[in-house]
Amino acid sequence: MIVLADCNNFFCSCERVFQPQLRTIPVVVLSNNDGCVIARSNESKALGIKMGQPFYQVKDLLEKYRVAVFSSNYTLYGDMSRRVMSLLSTYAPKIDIYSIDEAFLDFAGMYVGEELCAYARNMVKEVSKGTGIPISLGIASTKTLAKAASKFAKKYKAYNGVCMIDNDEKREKALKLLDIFDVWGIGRQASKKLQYYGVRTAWDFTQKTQSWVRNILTITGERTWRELRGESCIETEELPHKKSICTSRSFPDSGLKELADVEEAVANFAAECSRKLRQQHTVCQSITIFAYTSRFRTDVAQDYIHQTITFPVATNNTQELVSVAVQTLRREWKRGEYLYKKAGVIVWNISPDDAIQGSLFDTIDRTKQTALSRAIDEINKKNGHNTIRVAVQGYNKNWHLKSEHISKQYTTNLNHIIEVVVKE
DNA sequence: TCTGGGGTCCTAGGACCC
DNA sequence: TCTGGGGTCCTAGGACCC
Repeated sequence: MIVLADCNNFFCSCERVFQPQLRTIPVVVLSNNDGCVIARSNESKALGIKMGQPFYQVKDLLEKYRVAVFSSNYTLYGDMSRRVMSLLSTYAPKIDIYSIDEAFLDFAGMYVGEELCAYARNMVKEVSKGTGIPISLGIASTKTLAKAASKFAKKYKAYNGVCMIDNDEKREKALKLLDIFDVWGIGRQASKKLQYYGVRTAWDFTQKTQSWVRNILTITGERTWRELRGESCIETEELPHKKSICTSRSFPDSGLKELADVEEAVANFAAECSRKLRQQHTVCQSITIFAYTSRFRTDVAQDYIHQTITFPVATNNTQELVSVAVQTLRREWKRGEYLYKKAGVIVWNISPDDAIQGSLFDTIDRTKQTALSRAIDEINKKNGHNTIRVAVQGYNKNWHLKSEHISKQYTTNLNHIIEVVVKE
């Protein structure tokens, strides 16, 4: 059996751990720049606040119902995620961390039936006790069914956080209650197509023939169809390393106009990408630099910069990546009055750093560079992010994010640790 | 005025080969 | 007038996920 462990309203729950008075109050967490709502507590969901809704559209509503609003605090969420995952991993021989708040656990050959359920309910209890984060568990023979089960575990209180689909009768019942749009792997486009053919629930979908599904939704849809019928065919084997790494941000307010500001941002994105490459012991062969204006603004001129550069020798060197990124941006920069709202850097064609294909015409001493990078990483690890940086990364930060409602770094910063005052 | 960030996988179509 | 058949590789863009 496969178990999907899913943290309930994860970002909101993280905030609540350190401010328990919020447990009875609706909470939302905003995206970077305080742009959109990206996490909602159950109370906030009940108020009709939608996932991804722009903050300014619901500001009045949030004030009216005294909703607690937070800017996203990824340092906190990342650390809380590590805690939950490390606890979960003690319960199963194999864990696949699927996202910041979800993991698949393989329970093959462990318990079955009621015994498995009891074991799972204990996990829910222990994770809550150990981290303060409420989780739900979906148990079934395939990942897609486990995802479905976890939805029910969350939806109905009586399950106590654990829902198991372990026979055909339960499967039929569950799938008949599951809207096709809520199936993992079926998005907006696919469900629109399926609805057109009268498929409303996951069960309807499973009653279609394999060739029909293949024809309408291609191989990915067919895989989902097989999974829903109980045939396991989605592997989320933990990848040895990422295939692409992207660092990008939206700029606050109406955006950036000056090359110097965008340049500083892009330099920082490139530096961050190179750091992530080194962290997973890889190098990249290609880098893409992009910058564009706001697609929502019909009143201003639009521009779209998008340029890819291929390196003769794969690299993860900060100086090299930053230099290429900045030069590319300068080359593509148009002397217009464009307001750039978002920019980013993507590195791809990634391979392990211990098997780099050299070049006859290489002019860089790679051994020296690697040693330098290692030294810089060590210093920055000890003294804080970007203590040593490439000059063009700058200090102006005109591109910096808006985060007016951010909470403290309770678990990762000594100055932010909660003080407990005991009163007589 | 204000609208997130970071990924993976698949497909169609072009370029190229013999 | 009439212009093959079979293959690989790469890339951009779309769909999907959280």
